[in-house]
Amino acid sequence: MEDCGGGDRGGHILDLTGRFATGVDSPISLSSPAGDGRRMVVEMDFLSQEKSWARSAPEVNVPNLSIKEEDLTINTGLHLFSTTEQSTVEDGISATMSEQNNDEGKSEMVAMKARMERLGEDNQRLRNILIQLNSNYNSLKMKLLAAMQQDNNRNGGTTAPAAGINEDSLTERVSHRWLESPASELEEAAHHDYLLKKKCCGDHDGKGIVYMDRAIRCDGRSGEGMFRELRPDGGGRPNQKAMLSSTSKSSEQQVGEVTMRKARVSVRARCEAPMIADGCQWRKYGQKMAKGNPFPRAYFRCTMAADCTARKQVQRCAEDRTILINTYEGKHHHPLPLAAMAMASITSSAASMLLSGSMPSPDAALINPNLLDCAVLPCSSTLANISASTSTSFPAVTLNLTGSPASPLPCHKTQYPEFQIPQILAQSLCNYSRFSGQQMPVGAGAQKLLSLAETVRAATAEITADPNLTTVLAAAIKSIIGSDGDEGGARQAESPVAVSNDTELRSG
DNA sequence: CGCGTTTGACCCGCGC
DNA sequence: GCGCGGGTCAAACGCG
Repeated sequence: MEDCGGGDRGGHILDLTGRFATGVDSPISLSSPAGDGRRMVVEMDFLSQEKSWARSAPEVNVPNLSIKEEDLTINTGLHLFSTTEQSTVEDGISATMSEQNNDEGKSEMVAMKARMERLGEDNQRLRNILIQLNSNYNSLKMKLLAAMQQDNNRNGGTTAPAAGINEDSLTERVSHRWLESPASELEEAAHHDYLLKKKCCGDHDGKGIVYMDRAIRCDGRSGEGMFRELRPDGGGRPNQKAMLSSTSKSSEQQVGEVTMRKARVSVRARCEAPMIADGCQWRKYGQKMAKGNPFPRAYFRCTMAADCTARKQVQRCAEDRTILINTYEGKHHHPLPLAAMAMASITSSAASMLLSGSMPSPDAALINPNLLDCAVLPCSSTLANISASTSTSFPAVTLNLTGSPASPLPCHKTQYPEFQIPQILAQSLCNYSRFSGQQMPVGAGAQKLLSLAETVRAATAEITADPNLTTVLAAAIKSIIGSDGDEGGARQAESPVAVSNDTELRSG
């Protein structure tokens, strides 16, 4: 680890070397090698394959991606005051005050001036560091994007229109591409989204978002009996009922699935296309004309896992053909791609809330309209509203994404194109995750990186406008480390960096 | 040829 | 018991 001169003066070093110092389950760690708290090292590890947070993601295959150590290494060389040093300074001032009354003002002025100069230097270093950090962040992001495009070109992949690419989506995609394997769920989700877009709107061979060209594995009809035997309405054929006893699932699981299948969550969205790309892989198994609706109702089941009980019905609204009603039922028994996680989480939470009598559980809170306003759906109540219904034979809840608060009709155009819905939800889920600190069941490493990247970016932006650099940096580091709940966070919270310099800068 | 979709038939629950 | 509507199956079909 490079030491750029801060250590000799007992200062704290912010060192982003890309290695772990301790075994904490985080890409960031704190250490104090000297054991006296005078030197503090913060390390971020984005690339280590050995740590548990990254171990869940298989090896990343990003060709021609040369990440230099400098990209990940920032040595601040800060001379931030430790408790010891601060007390020394204060003691010195105190001593000066007591023994030289005549020169009191002069000495104090000299000492203060020296401190101010040192703090000014530190401020300048911090500015440079943050500029460098931001630059490295952007550089790495672009390198990854370039590598992804090369990889995609080599695999004969296709690209989507540039219109859909933006800072957030790029960050999200790059981060996940980084942490997940080539066979990652994200790629499959992206591919699935692409296939759906292709199917719904024709081929988009323009330039922009990279879609991985990978065949989707489908499990066909395996596990069909499971669906049938678990039907809550008692439906199913006799020969399939016989399979009920042979299932290896516990009775508790079966009861849970039955209740989950009972609850239905409808999502109304304005979509001209035949289907909304919600990130999951669905296979159509039937279509019927429903009474009172000139449009057929299509039945889909999830094919991402053999034993997945998730199903959905897709039907156009009779009164407004531009509104697509997706009714979700059942529960996914497999890891979900990010694009599907938001929708699945919302529908699952809605079902849970419905079945539990809308008790305020953490899950149920996910679809609380107030929460939707502030976190889940960034565009707030103008985009989504929720209503529950017991008028049908199944308990049902409707999530209205059509932009019309008073469902159902007439509806005006929402500001979001139909295909952005999963992306909006996915991003929103990230926002929600950040707000609540809730850990996602899959892709936790990606979530951490996303959170970290966002925190760094936010801190950089904030610092640019805020002269109180140390305070903001300390807060940012504290929030990053504290989010993992390890002892490093507690140590950082009590760190002299956060205490002494904060005080000093305010007084200065 | 494999895979996904289509579509007629079948099963079941419910209301009359 | 009968008819209706919802949900599902599975053979047939189409596509790459």
